[in-house]
Amino acid sequence: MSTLFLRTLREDPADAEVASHRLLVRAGYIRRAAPGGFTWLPLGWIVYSNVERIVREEMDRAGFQEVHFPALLPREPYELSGRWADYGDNVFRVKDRRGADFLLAPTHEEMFTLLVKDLYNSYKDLPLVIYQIQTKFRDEPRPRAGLLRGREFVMKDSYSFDLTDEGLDESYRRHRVVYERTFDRLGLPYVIVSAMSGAMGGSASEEFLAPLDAGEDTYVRCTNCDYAANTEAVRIAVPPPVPYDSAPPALVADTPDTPTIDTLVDLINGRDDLRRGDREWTAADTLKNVVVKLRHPDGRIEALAVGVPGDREVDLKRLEAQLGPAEILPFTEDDFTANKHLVKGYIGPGALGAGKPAGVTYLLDPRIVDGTQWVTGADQPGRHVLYLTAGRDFTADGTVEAAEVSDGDPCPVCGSRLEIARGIEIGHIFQLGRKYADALGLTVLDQNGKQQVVTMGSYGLGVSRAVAAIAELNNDEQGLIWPREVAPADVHIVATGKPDDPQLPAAEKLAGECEAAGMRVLLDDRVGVSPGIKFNDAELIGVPTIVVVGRGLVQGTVEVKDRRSGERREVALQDVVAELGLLR
RNA sequence: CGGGGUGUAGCGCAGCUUGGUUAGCGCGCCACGUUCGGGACGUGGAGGCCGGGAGUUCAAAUCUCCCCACCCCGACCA
Repeated sequence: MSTLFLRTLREDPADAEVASHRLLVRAGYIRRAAPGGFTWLPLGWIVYSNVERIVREEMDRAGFQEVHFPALLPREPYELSGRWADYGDNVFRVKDRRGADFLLAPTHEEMFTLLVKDLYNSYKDLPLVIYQIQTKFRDEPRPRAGLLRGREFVMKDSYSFDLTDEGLDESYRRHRVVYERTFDRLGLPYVIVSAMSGAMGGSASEEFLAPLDAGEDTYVRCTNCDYAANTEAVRIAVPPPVPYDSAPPALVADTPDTPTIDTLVDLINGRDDLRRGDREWTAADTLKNVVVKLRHPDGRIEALAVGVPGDREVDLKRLEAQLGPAEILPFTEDDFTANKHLVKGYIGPGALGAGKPAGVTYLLDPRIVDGTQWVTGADQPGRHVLYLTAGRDFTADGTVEAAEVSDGDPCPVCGSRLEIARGIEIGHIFQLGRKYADALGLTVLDQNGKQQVVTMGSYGLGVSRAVAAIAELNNDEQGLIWPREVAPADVHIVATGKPDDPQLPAAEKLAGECEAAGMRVLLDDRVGVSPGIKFNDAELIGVPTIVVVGRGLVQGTVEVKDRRSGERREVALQDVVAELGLLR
């Protein structure tokens, strides 16, 4: 360490909020170099390289083949796939000296597709998986949290090419297994969440999330079974239909001055003629109908009403995730004027169910099963209707899972409580299907000599982000605590004592022996630095095992400290190398 | 993109309200001496376009405007 390019900081950097950012800067692993861009210092680069190596080893072990593309790419392929426009401001665009358009690749689907098209044209060549580990560029509106969300980051992206849907399933499944193994080796806990609802009927997509509060993704997980899903993709537990033979008839009532659900509930509970016998009305008994506009990719615009229980908001992200690729636009005052049958604030199924005017689609939350009774708008200002019964008094065009998910909702698999948690996406596996192959004309000849469009999968793993996630999940008050496989060294040897004391030469000798035994050693051989500084730096840097060659040396012992548990033992000098070897 | 906050030495900060000698403190850094198991001490030093630009003024770190960057909340987005 006397010659290592390193400066640790005594205090936290002021601009770092999350633990990984704070500690990686403080311990001398990274330095900010640009908005959303970081320089790796020697210790950081070793850790990064370890993570990259593990990712590469696991990919290679699965038989996937590594290639490497430029990051600076021409416009044309992205024009063909439609993403030159789709990516919008999120992509860095540059021009060459002749004014030709280039981009700094945010991801490489197009290039991989074209590469395979360039070289392969027979079904015999498939299946194929190729990957690269490459710097990606995304012009994030707000880079934050250090390495967790940068504008320049390293991603391992692989792509599978198969002739059949079954082949794609297999390639997808293999990636899933490889990712599990990779994250296990990295010492990175993860949950696998489904990233898209089945409602689109389309491809499988799952995210690997590292569960950390600093993360930006919200997901739900079951407190009992292993169900987990992105909030956009949560399927809710659907209650069984309720018989309604003896249900009270629908009752229309004047409900003045009830601008909110709460005021409505208070009013009907306070009126003898409206109060319910068995229990009070609650917000969950009301049916809220929210109207939006849908813009389809072909430009067609459609009005859509969504009915959800009144104790929940409509989650527009969830709605959009299920109706994609259609886009959701707000329903404006002008739209209400144009649709007189929709009375703002009092929209009820009467205006939306059977016999409604054409042009408005009505979708219900799946909780609204036949036989359930609701308080909802009567399609007239100042009036609501009670006991309106699903299946008897109104129907809809279908169901949609658009209601916000709440902590404590029942699990769709086992019925236990769901809890909402935060995480950061460290991997994403995705069955692309034939979108890119179609757009870019990637076909092969099948057994019958017919052209077949290839089906693809894409699989991303954030390498630089994984470093941050590992740091985020492995630290304490003192500093970082690296999992052994990614640590910058196996053992951190600290020499204490005065410059002429025997500790330093003994520590150097021990370091040499450890290296000879195949260990990676970080030796603190700085002279004139007080022991306290060395101990604190060792804990900050976070090598899993710390060996102090100090005052015990006269008795022939050194102190071996486990960074994670804090446990320390005196070990005879001649036994140290063997003991350390066992730890690895 | 909206709201709030912050930019002064490598790091952490004071000074700005009320403009006025040479811009300060702690840590870190350099030299010498002492010290040496939990962030030691003394003496002497080096290090600043006070985020950038434009303006107001006899005079700007300080006042005004514009821009840039960073942090937080929201919106947006893999």
